[in-house]
Amino acid sequence: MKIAESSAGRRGPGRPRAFDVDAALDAALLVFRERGYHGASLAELGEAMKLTPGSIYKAFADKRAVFLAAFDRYKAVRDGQIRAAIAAEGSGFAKVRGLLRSYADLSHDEEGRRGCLVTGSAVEIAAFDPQMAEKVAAALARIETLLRELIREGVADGSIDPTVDVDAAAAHLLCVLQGFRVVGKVGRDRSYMMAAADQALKALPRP
Amino acid sequence: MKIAESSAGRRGPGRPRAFDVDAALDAALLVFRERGYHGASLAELGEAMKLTPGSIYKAFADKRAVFLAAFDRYKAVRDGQIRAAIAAEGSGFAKVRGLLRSYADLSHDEEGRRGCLVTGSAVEIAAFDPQMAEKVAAALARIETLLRELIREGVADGSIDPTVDVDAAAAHLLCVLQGFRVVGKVGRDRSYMMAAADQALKALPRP
DNA sequence: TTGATTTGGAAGTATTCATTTCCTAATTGA
DNA sequence: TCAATTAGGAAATGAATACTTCCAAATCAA
Repeated sequence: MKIAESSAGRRGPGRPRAFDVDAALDAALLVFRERGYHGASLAELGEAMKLTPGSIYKAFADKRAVFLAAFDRYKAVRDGQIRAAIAAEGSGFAKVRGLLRSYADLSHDEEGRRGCLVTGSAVEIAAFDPQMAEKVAAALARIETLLRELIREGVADGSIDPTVDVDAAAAHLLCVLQGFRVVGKVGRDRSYMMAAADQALKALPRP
Repeated sequence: MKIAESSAGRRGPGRPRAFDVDAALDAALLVFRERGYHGASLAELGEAMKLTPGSIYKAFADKRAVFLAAFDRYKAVRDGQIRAAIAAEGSGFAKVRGLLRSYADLSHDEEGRRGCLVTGSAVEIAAFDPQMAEKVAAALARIETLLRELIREGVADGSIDPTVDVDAAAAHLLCVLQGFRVVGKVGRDRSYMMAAADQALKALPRP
């Protein structure tokens, strides 16, 4: 029924919530990322969130609502990380490179094994939950749009050759990013992922 | 306990098995690919395999054993498909291209939405099932090794520039293939996947 | 035939899981 | 201070799930 607004203090009567919703969602996120939606039991979620099942159901309608909130939270956090990864870069090409390398850096060793909630959702639940499928599609489309923008920026600033097929290049790089998350789940080290990232960049024509 | 040898007629007393194990595994495969390991219930599996739970447990130790057998079957079938995809091609480069395009062709529309058992297993269960993790790692390593061989073949026959970093190129292309399977789960059409495949090939230096 | 063995499958079991109930505690508004 | 309201959490619940049992049917070896 209710959705637990993120961190905003709400007015009204009643005992105030004693836990931070975003912190709880961060804990739930780890469980969902590692075990998947079906693999994460409410008991495990409760243990990670330091909440009893009863309390979870006070804040969320059901397990699916916890997942959806965690998904939104994940997207918000990742958005900030992605922005930060490309903010310091100068040219369009450098921004694409920064984005690829930041994904590569997330996809190795321990953090890589934790996996990505977008990738996991695409594989595990998009097929039989239309609402989740739309959310996943939107998340992927967002990354792809960003890639297209950065490539166009590179064409404009002369760091990428104008003969580039922008749509095809963005599609390719989106697949590379998602592939990182899959391969990283099984265990690759940093140098492997970085080499793959730099190799992927070679598909972009330089002037 | 027992593992149900694939299709080979076994000797010995007792009522003979009335169903084809491989056909049953093919049916189970579809369920596992679409819904994942945890998302597939034994009831659904039984319905797809046209077997009662009791009969399934005569042939397989438990649900996990069904999954492992389905995984092996999937790998065997895919191996043949992959061989076929590159057999007709002449040069090393053409074989790499054929492999990429065959994956692209599996990853769009209806078949794309069915997903890949290797990709799904990597994301969903490799993290908490060491034996499955090893199987998935082996499956990925097999593809990566094939990619390396085809790239070296391309260098030898002059279809790929010898300056190529074979390991990095194989790593990149492995990520692209896995990315196809993720992106294809959410729904892409054939032309999208083919454009991404051809774009990925541009990372390989041509003489 | 007969006994041993195995399959097929209907019906059952034990367990796990998501979800609810119910009581206490903490807060707001009057 | 006192209703009204909401949160926290222990315990209960109902459903779903993986797995078993049991018996009839089919085969092999003698």
